[in-house]
Amino acid sequence: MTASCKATRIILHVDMDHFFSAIEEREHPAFKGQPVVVGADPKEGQGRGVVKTCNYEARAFGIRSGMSISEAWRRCPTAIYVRGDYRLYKDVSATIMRTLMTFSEKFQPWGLDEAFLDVSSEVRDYADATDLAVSVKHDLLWHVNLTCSVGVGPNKLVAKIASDFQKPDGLTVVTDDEVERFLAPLPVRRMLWIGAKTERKLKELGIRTIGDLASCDVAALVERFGVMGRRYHRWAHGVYTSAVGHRRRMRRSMGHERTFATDIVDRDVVLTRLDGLCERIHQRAVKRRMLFKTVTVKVRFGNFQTFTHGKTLRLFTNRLTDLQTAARELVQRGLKEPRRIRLVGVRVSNLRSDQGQANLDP
DNA sequence: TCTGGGGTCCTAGGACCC
DNA sequence: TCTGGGGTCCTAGGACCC
Repeated sequence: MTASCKATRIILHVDMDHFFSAIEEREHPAFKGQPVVVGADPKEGQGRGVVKTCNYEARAFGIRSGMSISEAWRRCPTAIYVRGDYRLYKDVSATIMRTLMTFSEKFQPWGLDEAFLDVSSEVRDYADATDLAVSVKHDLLWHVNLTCSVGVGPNKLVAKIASDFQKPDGLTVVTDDEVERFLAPLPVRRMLWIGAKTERKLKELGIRTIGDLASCDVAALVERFGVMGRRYHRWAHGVYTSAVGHRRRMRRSMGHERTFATDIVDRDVVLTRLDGLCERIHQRAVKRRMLFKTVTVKVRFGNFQTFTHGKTLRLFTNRLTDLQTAARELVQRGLKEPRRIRLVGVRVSNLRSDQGQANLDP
């Protein structure tokens, strides 16, 4: 037991297994063993939405989350398709988070079904941390009757990648000494913040694995990716300093968007939908006692071309008419000539708590 | 086979002020 | 009258997360 040993952190990342479909299986025992897909209505292969989650039986048919629901239907028309009960999912999530909080004060939710725990103060070493991870899995099974996969590592990045390493119902521990060896063979896509686009750009540079990224010249990465290049390089070596924190950061924006069941040409239909989206945002703003100053609309055309237009108002406001007037004005810019419209959305940002001083700010 | 909806952060150019 | 540079805000778009 040395001083340097005490200085290192030990982080857990907990990731519920195929969360939505697992809850559906739990609620409907008859679903067990059958492919279950949570997402949009497949409409016999004509549906427009996507798969949100599916269980492992559905994955055996090649179905993945994010896939279009009609593609999923084509791969497995006999699967059980459900729209999902998000109120229930949120309730289950709350129970999960309450359970996890009992293991450490340093706790950070990451979406509905994932969380980080900094257990450095709760355990002496990785062996202890492994025992604790087993207790976490046990407690979650007891409280919500669902399985999860846990990653244990010296920081959030490594813990997150580790939790993804063995699924479902997995437990992967990566100690400080093992970090670089663990990361090196993994494809860059496994890295947090490296998505499909960045993966493609890295491939053009001959970089496929995290090990390739780690051994790459930093200057070359900076030239290609700017400040992010330096970060990618550090992360590839397993260096990630972001702390586990549940600092309740002020919300930055609030919005709604809707894809039409079929593409729309009639602008009145679009404007009516826009008004409805504004009403929902307005209700949320009033309920949360928030004022906003910037309004942004989004329009996606039938060919998926998308534009956004925004404007910052003169005053902070939470009045519905201000929102609807601004949104209508902004959206008209994109509707000069008739085109097929797939989606319309509104978002407010530049938020401030109202604290009894509405419409005062210059 | 087309591609949801809720968000956050970053970049880059232009306007404007000192 | 011309010129530079730093800082901040606004806008549009892109990439990423679950």
